[in-house]
Amino acid sequence: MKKEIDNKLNLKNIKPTAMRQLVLQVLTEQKTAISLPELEQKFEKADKATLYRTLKSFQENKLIHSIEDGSGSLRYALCQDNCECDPEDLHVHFLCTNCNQTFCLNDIPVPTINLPSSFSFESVNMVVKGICSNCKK
Amino acid sequence: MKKEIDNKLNLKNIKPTAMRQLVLQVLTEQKTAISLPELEQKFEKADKATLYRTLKSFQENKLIHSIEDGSGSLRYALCQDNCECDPEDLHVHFLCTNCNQTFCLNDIPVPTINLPSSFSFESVNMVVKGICSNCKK
DNA sequence: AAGTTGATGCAACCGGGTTGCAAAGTTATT
DNA sequence: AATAACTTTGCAACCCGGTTGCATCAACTT
Repeated sequence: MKKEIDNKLNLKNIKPTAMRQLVLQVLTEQKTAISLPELEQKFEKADKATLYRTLKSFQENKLIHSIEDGSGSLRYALCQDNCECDPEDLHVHFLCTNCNQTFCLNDIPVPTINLPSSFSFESVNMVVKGICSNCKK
Repeated sequence: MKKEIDNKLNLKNIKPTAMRQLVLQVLTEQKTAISLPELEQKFEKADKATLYRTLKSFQENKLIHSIEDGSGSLRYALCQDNCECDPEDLHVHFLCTNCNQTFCLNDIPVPTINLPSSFSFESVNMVVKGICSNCKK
Protein backbone atom coordinates (compact mmCIF):
# COMPACT_ATOMS: atom_id res chain seq x y z
CA MET A 1 0.00 0.00 0.00
CA LYS A 2 2.46 2.57 1.24
CA LYS A 3 4.81 1.44 -1.49
CA GLU A 4 2.33 2.04 -4.26
CA ILE A 5 1.47 5.46 -2.96
CA ASP A 6 5.08 6.50 -2.83
CA ASN A 7 5.63 5.05 -6.23
CA LYS A 8 2.90 7.10 -7.74
CA LEU A 9 4.26 10.23 -6.17
CA ASN A 10 7.76 9.56 -7.30
CA LEU A 11 6.62 8.77 -10.80
CA LYS A 12 5.13 12.23 -11.04
CA ASN A 13 8.11 13.86 -9.39
CA ILE A 14 6.28 14.80 -6.24
CA LYS A 15 8.23 14.63 -3.04
CA PRO A 16 6.39 12.11 -0.86
CA THR A 17 5.77 13.93 2.38
CA ALA A 18 3.48 12.53 5.06
CA MET A 19 0.72 14.94 4.15
CA ARG A 20 0.89 14.05 0.50
CA GLN A 21 0.82 10.36 1.19
CA LEU A 22 -2.31 10.80 3.23
CA VAL A 23 -4.04 12.91 0.64
CA LEU A 24 -3.18 10.53 -2.16
CA GLN A 25 -4.42 7.69 -0.01
CA VAL A 26 -7.79 9.39 0.37
CA LEU A 27 -7.99 10.19 -3.32
CA THR A 28 -7.23 6.59 -4.16
CA GLU A 29 -9.96 5.22 -1.95
CA GLN A 30 -12.41 7.79 -3.23
CA LYS A 31 -14.60 6.65 -6.10
CA THR A 32 -15.97 10.06 -6.90
CA ALA A 33 -14.37 13.45 -7.42
CA ILE A 34 -13.83 15.30 -4.17
CA SER A 35 -13.90 18.97 -3.29
CA LEU A 36 -11.43 20.77 -1.08
CA PRO A 37 -13.90 21.19 1.80
CA GLU A 38 -14.82 17.53 1.55
CA LEU A 39 -11.20 16.54 1.64
CA GLU A 40 -10.74 18.70 4.68
CA GLN A 41 -13.46 16.78 6.48
CA LYS A 42 -11.69 13.50 5.85
CA PHE A 43 -9.08 14.51 8.36
CA GLU A 44 -9.48 15.19 12.03
CA LYS A 45 -7.25 18.16 11.92
CA ALA A 46 -5.81 19.42 8.71
CA ASP A 47 -5.04 22.80 7.33
CA LYS A 48 -7.12 23.94 4.40
CA ALA A 49 -4.23 25.85 2.89
CA THR A 50 -1.94 22.86 3.01
CA LEU A 51 -4.54 20.64 1.42
CA TYR A 52 -5.16 23.33 -1.15
CA ARG A 53 -1.50 23.49 -2.04
CA THR A 54 -1.21 19.74 -2.03
CA LEU A 55 -4.01 19.44 -4.55
CA LYS A 56 -2.48 22.19 -6.60
CA SER A 57 0.85 20.47 -6.84
CA PHE A 58 -0.81 17.15 -7.61
CA GLN A 59 -2.62 18.86 -10.43
CA GLU A 60 0.45 20.59 -11.77
CA ASN A 61 2.15 17.24 -11.90
CA LYS A 62 -0.78 15.58 -13.61
CA LEU A 63 -1.56 13.17 -10.85
CA ILE A 64 -5.08 14.52 -10.54
CA HIS A 65 -7.40 16.64 -12.66
CA SER A 66 -9.95 19.18 -11.59
CA ILE A 67 -13.43 19.87 -12.83
CA GLU A 68 -15.92 22.60 -12.24
CA ASP A 69 -18.65 20.43 -10.94
CA GLY A 70 -21.66 22.36 -12.14
CA SER A 71 -22.49 23.75 -8.75
CA GLY A 72 -19.81 26.37 -8.64
CA SER A 73 -17.05 24.48 -6.95
CA LEU A 74 -14.01 22.53 -8.00
CA ARG A 75 -13.56 18.84 -7.55
CA TYR A 76 -10.54 16.67 -7.96
CA ALA A 77 -10.03 13.10 -9.06
CA LEU A 78 -7.11 10.88 -9.88
CA CYS A 79 -6.04 10.83 -13.49
CA GLN A 80 -6.01 7.60 -15.42
CA ASP A 81 -2.60 5.98 -15.63
CA ASN A 82 -1.82 7.15 -19.10
CA CYS A 83 -3.34 10.59 -18.71
CA GLU A 84 -1.42 13.62 -19.84
CA CYS A 85 -4.35 15.96 -19.25
CA ASP A 86 -4.37 16.69 -22.95
CA PRO A 87 -7.66 17.45 -24.67
CA GLU A 88 -7.92 13.87 -25.87
CA ASP A 89 -7.66 12.65 -22.30
CA LEU A 90 -10.70 14.60 -21.18
CA HIS A 91 -13.82 12.78 -20.18
CA VAL A 92 -17.34 13.78 -19.27
CA HIS A 93 -18.29 14.28 -15.63
CA PHE A 94 -21.62 13.66 -14.01
CA LEU A 95 -23.08 15.54 -11.07
CA CYS A 96 -25.89 13.89 -9.17
CA THR A 97 -28.38 16.53 -8.18
CA ASN A 98 -29.56 14.34 -5.36
CA CYS A 99 -26.46 13.18 -3.52
CA ASN A 100 -24.26 15.89 -4.97
CA GLN A 101 -21.49 13.51 -5.90
CA THR A 102 -19.43 13.99 -9.01
CA PHE A 103 -18.52 10.97 -11.11
CA CYS A 104 -15.78 10.62 -13.68
CA LEU A 105 -17.26 8.97 -16.76
CA ASN A 106 -13.85 7.79 -17.76
CA ASP A 107 -14.97 5.95 -20.82
CA ILE A 108 -16.99 8.81 -22.24
CA PRO A 109 -14.63 11.24 -23.94
CA VAL A 110 -15.77 14.82 -24.34
CA PRO A 111 -17.11 15.18 -27.88
CA THR A 112 -15.10 17.32 -30.25
CA ILE A 113 -16.59 20.70 -31.02
CA ASN A 114 -16.15 22.42 -34.35
CA LEU A 115 -15.42 25.92 -33.22
CA PRO A 116 -15.80 28.83 -35.59
CA SER A 117 -12.37 29.16 -37.21
CA SER A 118 -11.84 32.48 -35.49
CA PHE A 119 -11.73 30.77 -32.10
CA SER A 120 -8.87 28.60 -30.94
CA PHE A 121 -9.25 25.64 -28.65
CA GLU A 122 -7.46 25.04 -25.37
CA SER A 123 -9.63 22.83 -23.22
CA VAL A 124 -13.17 21.99 -22.34
CA ASN A 125 -15.28 21.24 -19.29
CA MET A 126 -18.42 19.16 -19.67
CA VAL A 127 -20.66 18.23 -16.78
CA VAL A 128 -23.92 16.34 -17.12
CA LYS A 129 -26.42 16.70 -14.30
CA GLY A 130 -29.01 14.19 -13.29
CA ILE A 131 -29.59 11.33 -10.90
CA CYS A 132 -26.87 8.78 -10.33
CA SER A 133 -27.33 5.03 -10.16
CA ASN A 134 -27.20 4.91 -6.38
CA CYS A 135 -29.91 7.49 -5.97
CA LYS A 136 -32.21 5.99 -8.59
CA LYS A 137 -32.76 2.83 -6.63
CA MET B 1 -36.83 50.68 -27.55
CA LYS B 2 -38.62 51.04 -24.27
CA LYS B 3 -41.61 49.38 -25.91
CA GLU B 4 -39.64 46.30 -26.94
CA ILE B 5 -38.12 45.93 -23.53
CA ASP B 6 -41.48 46.08 -21.85
CA ASN B 7 -42.90 43.70 -24.40
CA LYS B 8 -40.25 41.13 -23.67
CA LEU B 9 -40.87 41.39 -19.96
CA ASN B 10 -44.61 41.14 -20.35
CA LEU B 11 -44.29 38.17 -22.65
CA LYS B 12 -42.45 36.32 -19.93
CA ASN B 13 -44.83 37.49 -17.23
CA ILE B 14 -42.31 39.66 -15.49
CA LYS B 15 -43.60 42.90 -14.04
CA PRO B 16 -41.68 45.66 -15.80
CA THR B 17 -40.20 47.71 -13.00
CA ALA B 18 -37.62 50.41 -13.67
CA MET B 19 -34.81 48.22 -12.40
CA ARG B 20 -35.82 45.34 -14.58
CA GLN B 21 -36.07 47.49 -17.64
CA LEU B 22 -32.56 48.75 -17.05
CA VAL B 23 -31.14 45.30 -16.50
CA LEU B 24 -32.81 43.90 -19.57
CA GLN B 25 -31.53 46.89 -21.51
CA VAL B 26 -27.98 46.07 -20.48
CA LEU B 27 -28.42 42.40 -21.25
CA THR B 28 -29.76 43.26 -24.67
CA GLU B 29 -26.84 45.48 -25.55
CA GLN B 30 -24.40 42.92 -24.21
CA LYS B 31 -22.98 40.54 -26.81
CA THR B 32 -21.37 38.21 -24.31
CA ALA B 33 -22.62 36.52 -21.17
CA ILE B 34 -22.28 38.72 -18.13
CA SER B 35 -21.58 37.97 -14.49
CA LEU B 36 -23.33 39.51 -11.52
CA PRO B 37 -20.30 41.59 -10.50
CA GLU B 38 -19.90 42.79 -14.07
CA LEU B 39 -23.53 43.75 -14.22
CA GLU B 40 -23.09 45.65 -11.00
CA GLN B 41 -20.34 47.71 -12.54
CA LYS B 42 -22.58 48.75 -15.39
CA PHE B 43 -24.49 50.93 -12.98
CA GLU B 44 -23.30 53.87 -11.01
CA LYS B 45 -25.12 52.81 -7.97
CA ALA B 46 -27.01 49.59 -7.83
CA ASP B 47 -27.59 47.03 -5.18
CA LYS B 48 -26.03 43.63 -5.70
CA ALA B 49 -28.92 41.87 -4.01
CA THR B 50 -31.48 43.52 -6.21
CA LEU B 51 -29.54 42.68 -9.34
CA TYR B 52 -29.12 39.18 -8.06
CA ARG B 53 -32.83 38.78 -7.55
CA THR B 54 -33.58 40.40 -10.86
CA LEU B 55 -31.39 37.90 -12.67
CA LYS B 56 -32.96 35.12 -10.69
CA SER B 57 -36.46 36.06 -11.69
CA PHE B 58 -35.39 36.53 -15.31
CA GLN B 59 -33.99 33.06 -15.22
CA GLU B 60 -37.04 31.53 -13.61
CA ASN B 61 -39.10 33.04 -16.34
CA LYS B 62 -36.78 31.82 -19.08
CA LEU B 63 -35.79 35.21 -20.29
CA ILE B 64 -32.13 34.46 -19.63
CA HIS B 65 -30.05 31.37 -19.02
CA SER B 66 -27.04 30.93 -16.81
CA ILE B 67 -23.81 29.09 -17.35
CA GLU B 68 -20.95 28.14 -15.16
CA ASP B 69 -18.28 29.88 -17.11
CA GLY B 70 -15.37 27.60 -16.43
CA SER B 71 -13.70 29.95 -14.01
CA GLY B 72 -15.97 29.30 -11.08
CA SER B 73 -18.56 31.98 -11.59
CA LEU B 74 -21.96 32.23 -13.17
CA ARG B 75 -22.77 34.25 -16.21
CA TYR B 76 -26.05 35.16 -17.74
CA ALA B 77 -27.21 35.75 -21.28
CA LEU B 78 -30.49 36.33 -23.02
CA CYS B 79 -32.24 33.25 -24.28
CA GLN B 80 -33.06 32.88 -27.94
CA ASP B 81 -36.61 33.81 -28.82
CA ASN B 82 -37.89 30.29 -29.00
CA CYS B 83 -35.92 29.00 -26.04
CA GLU B 84 -37.62 26.96 -23.38
CA CYS B 85 -34.38 26.14 -21.63
CA ASP B 86 -34.98 22.50 -22.42
CA PRO B 87 -32.02 20.22 -23.04
CA GLU B 88 -32.45 20.61 -26.79
CA ASP B 89 -32.16 24.36 -26.41
CA LEU B 90 -28.73 24.15 -24.83
CA HIS B 91 -25.73 25.43 -26.68
CA VAL B 92 -22.00 25.37 -26.10
CA HIS B 93 -20.29 28.31 -24.41
CA PHE B 94 -16.82 29.61 -24.98
CA LEU B 95 -14.59 31.26 -22.41
CA CYS B 96 -11.70 33.32 -23.72
CA THR B 97 -8.74 32.77 -21.44
CA ASN B 98 -7.32 36.08 -22.51
CA CYS B 99 -10.12 38.62 -22.23
CA ASN B 100 -12.19 36.46 -19.94
CA GLN B 101 -15.37 36.97 -21.90
CA THR B 102 -17.93 34.23 -22.30
CA PHE B 103 -19.60 33.73 -25.65
CA CYS B 104 -22.81 31.92 -26.44
CA LEU B 105 -22.19 29.67 -29.42
CA ASN B 106 -25.86 29.70 -30.20
CA ASP B 107 -25.58 27.57 -33.30
CA ILE B 108 -23.53 24.85 -31.66
CA PRO B 109 -25.86 22.59 -29.68
CA VAL B 110 -24.38 20.58 -26.84
CA PRO B 111 -23.72 17.08 -28.18
CA THR B 112 -25.87 14.32 -26.80
CA ILE B 113 -24.13 12.01 -24.36
CA ASN B 114 -25.01 8.36 -24.02
CA LEU B 115 -25.05 7.99 -20.29
CA PRO B 116 -24.78 4.59 -18.69
CA SER B 117 -28.38 3.43 -18.35
CA SER B 118 -28.14 3.64 -14.58
CA PHE B 119 -27.81 7.42 -14.77
CA SER B 120 -30.64 9.74 -15.69
CA PHE B 121 -30.20 12.98 -17.53
CA GLU B 122 -31.38 16.41 -16.42
CA SER B 123 -29.13 18.99 -17.99
CA VAL B 124 -25.62 19.68 -19.10
CA ASN B 125 -23.06 22.47 -19.00
CA MET B 126 -20.34 22.62 -21.64
CA VAL B 127 -17.72 25.32 -21.78
CA VAL B 128 -14.86 25.39 -24.23
CA LYS B 129 -11.84 27.46 -23.30
CA GLY B 130 -9.42 29.08 -25.67
CA ILE B 131 -8.74 32.36 -27.42
CA CYS B 132 -11.60 34.29 -28.95
CA SER B 133 -11.58 35.95 -32.34
CA ASN B 134 -10.98 39.43 -30.94
CA CYS B 135 -7.95 38.37 -28.98
CA LYS B 136 -6.41 36.36 -31.81
CA LYS B 137 -5.88 39.39 -34.00
C1' DA C 1 27.07 23.03 11.87
C1' DA C 2 25.39 26.80 9.07
C1' DG C 3 22.75 27.83 4.97
C1' DT C 4 19.45 27.02 1.39
C1' DT C 5 15.19 25.27 -0.17
C1' DG C 6 10.76 23.57 0.17
C1' DA C 7 6.58 22.13 3.10
C1' DT C 8 3.44 23.19 6.69
C1' DG C 9 0.23 25.73 9.82
C1' DC C 10 -2.11 29.71 11.12
C1' DA C 11 -4.49 33.71 10.27
C1' DA C 12 -6.40 36.71 7.45
C1' DC C 13 -8.38 38.12 3.27
C1' DC C 14 -11.13 38.18 -1.12
C1' DG C 15 -15.02 37.82 -3.94
C1' DG C 16 -19.20 35.64 -5.59
C1' DG C 17 -23.31 34.34 -4.00
C1' DT C 18 -27.18 34.56 -0.74
C1' DT C 19 -30.50 35.88 3.04
C1' DG C 20 -33.10 38.76 6.64
C1' DC C 21 -35.32 42.64 7.37
C1' DA C 22 -37.27 47.03 7.14
C1' DA C 23 -38.62 50.79 3.95
C1' DA C 24 -40.73 52.10 -0.33
C1' DG C 25 -43.70 51.19 -3.98
C1' DT C 26 -47.69 48.78 -6.22
C1' DT C 27 -52.07 46.62 -6.54
C1' DA C 28 -56.35 45.23 -4.83
C1' DT C 29 -60.40 45.93 -1.74
C1' DT C 30 -63.82 48.29 0.44
C1' DA D 1 -59.91 57.95 -1.25
C1' DA D 2 -58.20 55.12 2.62
C1' DT D 3 -56.72 50.84 4.01
C1' DA D 4 -54.96 46.45 3.67
C1' DA D 5 -52.09 42.98 1.21
C1' DC D 6 -48.45 42.00 -1.54
C1' DT D 7 -44.10 42.96 -4.24
C1' DT D 8 -39.84 45.06 -5.02
C1' DT D 9 -35.93 47.48 -3.41
C1' DG D 10 -31.83 48.74 -0.57
C1' DC D 11 -28.83 47.92 3.10
C1' DA D 12 -26.31 45.09 5.95
C1' DA D 13 -24.63 41.09 7.11
C1' DC D 14 -23.31 36.53 6.33
C1' DC D 15 -21.55 32.10 4.20
C1' DC D 16 -18.25 29.54 1.98
C1' DG D 17 -14.76 28.20 -1.39
C1' DG D 18 -10.63 29.67 -2.70
C1' DT D 19 -6.22 32.07 -2.00
C1' DT D 20 -2.09 34.54 0.01
C1' DG D 21 1.46 36.27 3.51
C1' DC D 22 4.28 35.03 6.78
C1' DA D 23 6.62 32.69 10.28
C1' DT D 24 8.05 28.06 11.53
C1' DC D 25 9.70 23.64 10.68
C1' DA D 26 11.83 19.78 8.10
C1' DA D 27 14.97 18.03 4.75
C1' DC D 28 18.71 18.28 2.12
C1' DT D 29 23.44 20.66 0.60
C1' DT D 30 28.15 22.11 1.34
